[in-house]
Amino acid sequence: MASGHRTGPYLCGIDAAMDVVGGKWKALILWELHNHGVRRFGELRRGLPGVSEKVLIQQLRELEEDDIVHREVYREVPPKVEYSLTEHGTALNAALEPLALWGARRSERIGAELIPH
Amino acid sequence: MASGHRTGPYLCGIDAAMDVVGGKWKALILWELHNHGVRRFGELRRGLPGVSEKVLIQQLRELEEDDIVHREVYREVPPKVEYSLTEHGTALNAALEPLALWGARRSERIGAELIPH
DNA sequence: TCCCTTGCTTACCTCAAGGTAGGTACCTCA
DNA sequence: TGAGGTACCTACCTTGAGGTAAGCAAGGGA
Repeated sequence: MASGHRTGPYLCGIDAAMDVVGGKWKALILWELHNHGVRRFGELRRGLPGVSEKVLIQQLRELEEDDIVHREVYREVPPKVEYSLTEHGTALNAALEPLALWGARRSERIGAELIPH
Repeated sequence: MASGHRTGPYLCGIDAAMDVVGGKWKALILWELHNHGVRRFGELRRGLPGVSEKVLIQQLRELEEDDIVHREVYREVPPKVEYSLTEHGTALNAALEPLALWGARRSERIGAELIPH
């Protein structure tokens, strides 16, 4: 338990997908890893303005549990940890791309600010 | 204000899309409307086991504000209100389909229960 | 000797999304 | 007369996701 997941059956595929990618920063983490391939913890933190360390770690752990991201620890001092997408993570990201496109077009349509990456 | 939206710029397209479809039941509402074309309020309620009337109305209003669903009121007694997808709602739903597929495959992979529709 | 670095952990707190429970108007049917 | 159905509204409360701030290990550099 305490794995941050819903209880009970899913109502449909979107329901199940949202259970994985629904955290406030998770989709952005995927995006960041997709764009850079491999990222250290601190790099991710700096790449996601506004996220706190606690929450970032929390969501990374949950994504790791769900086999979406891979965590590679280098036993050095100071410590070095690298995060990357797994096979499933890559597939998830691909599945998110049409949604990202729709979102980008929408923010353009309504004139919302959209920070370029 | 009080329109249930984030403040500040979006970090990317997914961020913007999640702001629209991120409510607990919103994606399921879209799914339901996509599958049935047009649904009355009570039909939606019965189709989304567990949702409360208050929250369902809330999310429908927000989706209406965002031009995702259309609300048609028939001035009869007893009242009759029909909800359907707008053009943008249809596009959003199409953008969600790869994600739905991924979610369905994932719940199959991990052996999660998935209620058939 | 002290501070700096990185990648965490822990305790505590806030706030808003969501849930619960009641009420409303209006008409129909029994 | 009154129960039932529809599509809401309103006040209140709970819960948990997320935010804040502090501490820690272990070595390197000044």
